Amino acid sequence: MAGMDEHYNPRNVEQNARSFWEENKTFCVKEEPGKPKYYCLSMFPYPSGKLHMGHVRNYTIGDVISRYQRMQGKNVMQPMGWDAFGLPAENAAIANKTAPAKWTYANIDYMKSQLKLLGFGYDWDRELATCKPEYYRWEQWFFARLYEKGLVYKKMATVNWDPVDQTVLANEQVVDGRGWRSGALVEQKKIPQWFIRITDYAEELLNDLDELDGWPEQVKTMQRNWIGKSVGTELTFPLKDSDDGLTVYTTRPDTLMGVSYMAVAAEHPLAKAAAERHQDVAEFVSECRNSKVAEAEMATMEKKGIDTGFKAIHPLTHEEIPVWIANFVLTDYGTGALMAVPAHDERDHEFALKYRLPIKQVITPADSREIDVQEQAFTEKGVLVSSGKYSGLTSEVAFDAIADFLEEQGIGKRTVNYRLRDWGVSRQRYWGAPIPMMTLEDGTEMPVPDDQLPVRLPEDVEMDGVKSPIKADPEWAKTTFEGQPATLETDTFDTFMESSWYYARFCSPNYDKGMLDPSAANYWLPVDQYIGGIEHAILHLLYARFFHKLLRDVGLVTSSEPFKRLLTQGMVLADTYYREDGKGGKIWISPADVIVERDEKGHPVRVVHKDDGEPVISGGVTKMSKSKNNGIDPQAIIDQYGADTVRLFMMFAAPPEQSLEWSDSGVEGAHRFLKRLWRLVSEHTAGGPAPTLNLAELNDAQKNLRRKTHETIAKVSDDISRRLTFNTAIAAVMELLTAVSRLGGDEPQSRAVRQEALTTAVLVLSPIVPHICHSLWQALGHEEPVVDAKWPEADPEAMVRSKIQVVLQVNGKVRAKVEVPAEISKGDLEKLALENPNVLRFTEGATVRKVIVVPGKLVNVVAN
RNA sequence: GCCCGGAUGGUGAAAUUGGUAGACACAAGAGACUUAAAAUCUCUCGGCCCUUGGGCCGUGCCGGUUCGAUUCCGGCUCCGGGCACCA
Repeated sequence: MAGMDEHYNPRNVEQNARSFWEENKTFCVKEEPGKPKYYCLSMFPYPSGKLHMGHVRNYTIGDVISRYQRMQGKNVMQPMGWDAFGLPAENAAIANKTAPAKWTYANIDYMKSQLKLLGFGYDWDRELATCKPEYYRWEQWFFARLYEKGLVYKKMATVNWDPVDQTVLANEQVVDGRGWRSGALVEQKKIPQWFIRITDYAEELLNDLDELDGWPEQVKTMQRNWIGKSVGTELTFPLKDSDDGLTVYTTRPDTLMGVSYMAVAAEHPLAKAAAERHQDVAEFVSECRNSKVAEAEMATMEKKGIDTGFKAIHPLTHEEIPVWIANFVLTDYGTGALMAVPAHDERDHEFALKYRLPIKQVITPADSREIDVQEQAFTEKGVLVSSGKYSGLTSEVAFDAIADFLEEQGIGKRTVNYRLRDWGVSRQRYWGAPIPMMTLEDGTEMPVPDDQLPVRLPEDVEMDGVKSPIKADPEWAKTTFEGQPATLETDTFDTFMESSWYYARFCSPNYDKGMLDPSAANYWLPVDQYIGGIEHAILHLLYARFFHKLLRDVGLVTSSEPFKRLLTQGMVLADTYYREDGKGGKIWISPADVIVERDEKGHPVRVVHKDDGEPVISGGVTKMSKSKNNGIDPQAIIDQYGADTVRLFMMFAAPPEQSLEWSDSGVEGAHRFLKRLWRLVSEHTAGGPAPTLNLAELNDAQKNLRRKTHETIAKVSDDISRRLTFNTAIAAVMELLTAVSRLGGDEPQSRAVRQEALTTAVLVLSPIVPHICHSLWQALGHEEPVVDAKWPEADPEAMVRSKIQVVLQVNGKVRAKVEVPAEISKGDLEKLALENPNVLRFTEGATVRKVIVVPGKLVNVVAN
């Protein structure tokens, strides 16, 4: 190369690398049977306007993994697209007097340019946006298949209703119980909506978690809890003076003898029957209906109830048991009714105390603890008492004995319940994929036939913020079926629908003969590494797992799980600063606008505003957000330091799963490191091509650098591939560079080992800071681009040490450190330790009881 | 309330299988270069005590196991996240 610039100029360097990748279509891939594939996917962004630091972190992690795998010789696919439907576009459209589509496409253009500036190795030929009909038409097609399979149904479900605007509100449009535009008190209203039977897959979704070894335990636990499987018994209590019975679900049939009342939900048929008979019951029932507001309120709500007057008959004792209506009983869990055992359930206990219902102990602790169930419910399992022939059995044994008895009597059966609800996919919004259903004149509902898909969403619309344009325009819904008029559904899909299968569409993004090209899908899937925020641990990841199983059952894919390995990256945090506005409020000040003053020990003493020098208050470190005004715009940092500096800082400041604190001086530190790397290579290459390495000629200092080089390869390889701790990988390269600058001299072999060290540093850093490495690699005399270079392998020979350091301890405390030959025997090592003067100092006058020798590490002399 | 994480110097962190606590960086201090500044380079940097060298203490708190514990076990405190009347 014809001499490199003396100074690191990120702007030129990055422009140069970007053009090279673009011109050579470096990251465009196709299926290559026989070559190992690697599908690396980062969660695609919502095109909100511009990238934030969370995106930058997410995509840098993905890019580092992708580029590393590419250097391992894999056929790496790393796609990118846009989760383009959603409410913010509607809000922005109203605010800016534009159309959601126009706003969305403009954002996509800008954010795409930002992603390109950051140098991510995406196959842009695979780019997709979920708001395009070429995408959502297949979602509509798929919905029709699910409908045919009986996995789709319609039922009444509650929505937030703004009585002034006469519109449905999304949860985020409800502010303090009022509509965001009208300010009217929001009502709950029931309207018909479409559901997908995810509960049919609850068991498989739960069981398959066990096979996801590459997923964080935390995420799997969250999904298990969300699915919420419980095993119990459904049993029917006969009702006095009636042929009907009251069916309840319990997970504790062992407490059957402790039942002292029954409780039903306000919407239970029995509650309705009682309401017809008694005025006060009717009032209570309607009160319950109205009080069903915000969920947060539900949690703290006082337990209330009323006696229906009905009596149930206990199946074992035949005693009469009162039936109550209680506001804590959920209509749609179990049977909407429960048997209350106040001695052994906390809610039942609280309710029993309030209404003076009997509390009857039937379980006693297996150990000798003293308990008083009148004071507090005992909810653990134990041994049965006061339970007739079941007394003395453990809860576990009694569970089966009682369940068997109920089954024999024909009044009960073992039942599994899930907390998971079916997935309501209807949204009464405009900016989403139209639900492909239609109603014929005779009232028949059916999916829109495949040859009439896609059901297109008009893009050129005006938003008034009240009514969805496709609901406002009576013409839009008009269609025909076999010559007859028909009406289209005007609700749109939940946007989780689009994000549930985009990973699969990336395998054949432009395929127009089907939802997926099976050969491409089955080549690339499952995704080898998925990277995204923990906030998607439950919904998105559960829906995507569900969709993958649906895709499998429709015959489009052969695997059962979409994501082999999952990495959930931590949040990006920053300092917050504020001033009080004198009215009890806070004015948040951007961290970019303050100066931190420190004392001579480096402790921060005072923070002042850049403009007026007056003090501001430190508000702690929190997630970057608009409300705290502590967001740092990635663009500003890229402009100032270049993309490589941002990428390096992001990867160095913390391991990926941990939260990362933004630090301006940390960014400068990262930039300094790159400048140092540039200078070292520049100084080295100024001396012309390096001579060939001749191992036989190396002196100790040269051998040491060479050892450091190979130790670094081993460490970095393990850190990037197995541990995903990029911070320690970078630290190891920093050490290597320090070693390079310590080895002075222009002797041929010094230059040769330095060449090897710098070559290694550039190679292993190239996934993290690809632009600068692209230039440095050429400067070091290589023809092929570093992006296509092979990942280096550590030479075990180079790592052999002739001398090692061993720690000498007395009673576990370090007393000396000695250099010994690497091949020293255990016996010699022990002898050496016992003769060491400082060891002798501490063993003098004591008897040596034991000597523990850990070869290559330490000797511990136990003496007293 | 339940479930899951976490707590290590002034700061971000490291210590991978129970074996040298604090790698690497940031901040700070001292020095070199410079007319000066910036940049760069070198050194110091957990606390305390005697000062060639070494000693004592130290990984949120209390206890345990072990020759040896940041790491394992029991109990507690605080912080973060998730779920929340699920029978």
